[in-house]
Amino acid sequence: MNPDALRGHMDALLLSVLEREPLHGYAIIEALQERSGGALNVPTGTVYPALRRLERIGYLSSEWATVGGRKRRTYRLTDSGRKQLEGERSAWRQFTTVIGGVLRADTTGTT
Amino acid sequence: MNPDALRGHMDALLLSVLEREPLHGYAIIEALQERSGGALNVPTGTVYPALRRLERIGYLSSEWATVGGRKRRTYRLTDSGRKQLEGERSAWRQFTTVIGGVLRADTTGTT
DNA sequence: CCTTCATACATAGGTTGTCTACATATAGGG
DNA sequence: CCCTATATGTAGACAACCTATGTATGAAGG
Repeated sequence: MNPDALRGHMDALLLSVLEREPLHGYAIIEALQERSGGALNVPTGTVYPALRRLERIGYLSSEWATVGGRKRRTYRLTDSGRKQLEGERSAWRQFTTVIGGVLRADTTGTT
Repeated sequence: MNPDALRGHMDALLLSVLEREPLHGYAIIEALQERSGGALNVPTGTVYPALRRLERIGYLSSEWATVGGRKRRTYRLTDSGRKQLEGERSAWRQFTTVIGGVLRADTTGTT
């Protein structure tokens, strides 16, 4: 998966995996792998800064927890983030429609 | 349309509009607008450098023409570019499948 | 004539998100 | 003791897209 292709869609992915339940960064990376059938291997250097950014914007909130001697920062969707996720989904649909339409370009039979 | 979303898909768009016939930069911009129903307004500062990049890579070739006193640089797909377009299309399908799958995440009824 | 708009190309510099590489730390198995 | 899995994080590189600006021609209108 070309890294550049992810540009601008990372937020939607992160918000989406957090929709059902709060998760910590490492678990988010695993969730993305699983849900994508292994296609999405997002490095920590991408995920952690992105999560912080989303929290700063107000789409996520976080709190520390210690599980089995290891510290985790667990992120959860805020109301604002849940609303944003809706927006991301509709933006995604529009995006795929527009780009897909240009790429298909079946305009063979113009006349 | 969020600019970042286009990242990594610009090449596919450009190659795609050049599939049927050679076009010059200005006409390419107009073609993208038309084919996207006005959704895609790609600035010249994006298109011209991108076309040069694609030519440098070998996906496009260009030649100058003068039409009505105005100079045009007309780009056409090379064989390599045509092959690349196929690759871009299949990459696009894979991309939408993967991201779309994660975004949907209808995994409401587990178990 | 002169202004304005559409056509047509081009680049310098800024922005920003993703990646690579590295650093740190604990738990558990061999 | 070492290695792996778990877990978080940052610094700096990179690349693509955008903004802003510059040039030049032709046609239309006043």
